[in-house]
Amino acid sequence: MDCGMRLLFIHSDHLEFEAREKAGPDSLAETEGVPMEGRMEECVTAFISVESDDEEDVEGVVENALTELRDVTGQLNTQNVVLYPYAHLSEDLASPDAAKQVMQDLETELEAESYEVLRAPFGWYKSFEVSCKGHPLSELSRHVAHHRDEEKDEEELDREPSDWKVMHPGGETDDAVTAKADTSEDMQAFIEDEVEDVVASPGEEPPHLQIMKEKELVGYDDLSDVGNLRFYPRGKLIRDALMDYVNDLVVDYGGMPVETPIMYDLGARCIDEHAGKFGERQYRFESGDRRMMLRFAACFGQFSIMRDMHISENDLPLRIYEMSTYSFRREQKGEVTGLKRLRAFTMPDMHTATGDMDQAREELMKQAKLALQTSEDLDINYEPAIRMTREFYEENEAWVEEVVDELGKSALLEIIPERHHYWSAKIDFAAIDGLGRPIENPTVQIDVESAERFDIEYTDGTDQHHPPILHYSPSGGIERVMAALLEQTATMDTPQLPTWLSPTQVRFIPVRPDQHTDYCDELADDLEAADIRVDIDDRDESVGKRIAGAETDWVPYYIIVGGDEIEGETLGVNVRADDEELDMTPAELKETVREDIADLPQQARYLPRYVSDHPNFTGN
RNA sequence: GCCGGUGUAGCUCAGACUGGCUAGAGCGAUUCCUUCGUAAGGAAUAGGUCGAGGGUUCAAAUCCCUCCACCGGCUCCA
Repeated sequence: MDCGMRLLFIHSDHLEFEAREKAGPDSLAETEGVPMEGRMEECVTAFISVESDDEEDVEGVVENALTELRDVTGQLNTQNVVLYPYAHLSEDLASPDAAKQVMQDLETELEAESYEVLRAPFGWYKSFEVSCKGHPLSELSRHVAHHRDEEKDEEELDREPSDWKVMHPGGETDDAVTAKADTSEDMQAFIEDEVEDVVASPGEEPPHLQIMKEKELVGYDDLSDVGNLRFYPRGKLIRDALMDYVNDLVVDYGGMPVETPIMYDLGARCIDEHAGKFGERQYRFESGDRRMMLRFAACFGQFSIMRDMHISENDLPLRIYEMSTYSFRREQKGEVTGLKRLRAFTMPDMHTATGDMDQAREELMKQAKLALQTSEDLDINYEPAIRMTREFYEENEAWVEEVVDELGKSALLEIIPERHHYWSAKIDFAAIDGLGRPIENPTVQIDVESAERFDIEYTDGTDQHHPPILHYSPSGGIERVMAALLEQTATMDTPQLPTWLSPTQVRFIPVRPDQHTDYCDELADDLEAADIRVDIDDRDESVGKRIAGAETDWVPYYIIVGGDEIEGETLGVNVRADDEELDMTPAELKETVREDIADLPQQARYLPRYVSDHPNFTGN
């Protein structure tokens, strides 16, 4: 959000004002210590509004405003300043008392620095005349946040750097940079990015951006906000298949699906406090006279369910799950890219209430292993990072070793000197994109604060307890999974998606559409009965051109069908994955495709059976 | 959010520095011809508020200002 004191500077030949009548109750208007009229020559006039959030730190905002004033007067080479309260600059005014205080403090401070100051009274309708010099710097506006810069620096300095290690299965542990050479290529890239602050392939655009456009998967929409995407049928199919996959996985594990609201009332203390931890990265809006926010994950709704439940010890671990379409994070504009970083995205989100830290650790381990299962099913390599406070690490070192053993691969350890988030330990998994940069996907964390904040309790029959709660996303955001999948294709000799995610799984190309399409239809009917997505390229184009089309559409299996096939027993099946043509009977083809899909979810086709009926969504 | 780059036909791009004929090309689309056996057959036609708004000028896609979007870097990623 765009908050904080607003300043409009006018470099003036002169400024003159006169108070006319009080702009509110008597108590509001300033009458002492300020002139009711005044004039100053050759000055900088500062029109000022103090914003409501400045009240949190009046001294801070005064200090920062002074910095701006020194800067501006320095540039304009003048020591004459008019301080002019100007409420109309504001979006959300501070209380009059706070505003008056700020104005008075500014005057005092400036005078102490031997400025000539003229201050106009607060709380009056005033007539004024200003003569702007009109040179390029004569009109300047500034926003001032209430956090003091030094304070911010101090806070950051206070945060001692993390300690980075790599732990191998078996428990061997080294400093991360030292261990780098002995790790996989992806882990090396991960360490360089996380620990050494190296930007991989600087200046390059991640390959998935082009692919998502070229393949008519996903696009931008000018009519929405930045980072809110639209999905064309092919992209929508991939997205839906991934969501089904994750839903099945989590429900099978024991997550109980729910659906909760996407907006929450900031008037509720628990919401306001929790939301406050995310600073300005929220969509906020007013609905009637309530201040609302859009959720950034499913935490609020699920915590709210848990709060209202009567949870018995026997219900634990209690796992509540939701595919949060959508979650919203108002990321800074410059941070939003493609499918990797969005303002509206879909996150599978499960919260698990556990009985105690022992059970929390046990669950964390299981859920982390389940996340690695997605790595296998989706064919995306993930590198794990275990992040925890020093305290947690020292108390649980043996357990951390056990986790790394269970995961069966080396993990990056981040040891954080002090807890400054709601979690004390978390594991996340990063895919490495085509440029060598991490995409953080699955994550599971132990939350040690929220149960108390949201008043979540379970009973052991006699006593009430606050459960440690795990936050879990088994796959990470669906869009990020798509990003990782597409990035992966960019490194392949024959770029392709897994069969179960291919919008078209089998394509028939009739040599002469007018003569051979009927037979293709028969073949297609048969495959469709086995839930395979088939289409027929019946366009009146050369065979060569339609083959090219099947290749650029990344169709895993395509078959030219002419007289030979109609008369013969077998089909010449082009298998893109192996880059070869195999003779198969229709039954063998069906079996081969079904084997690829195995028990992964399968949607029906989203585009018409005949390629001649496929509309162009983006013009490619 | 800050700094830099980019924005021209549905898509990919030329033209911009140095203002000046009717803003071009390839792909795609439409129509016609071709009836084709493993990566793009031929021809014709249509298609443009040159990102939006303002300004300078006799004249602006081209120069200036503001805004928007995309890309990169910073920051950020609970």
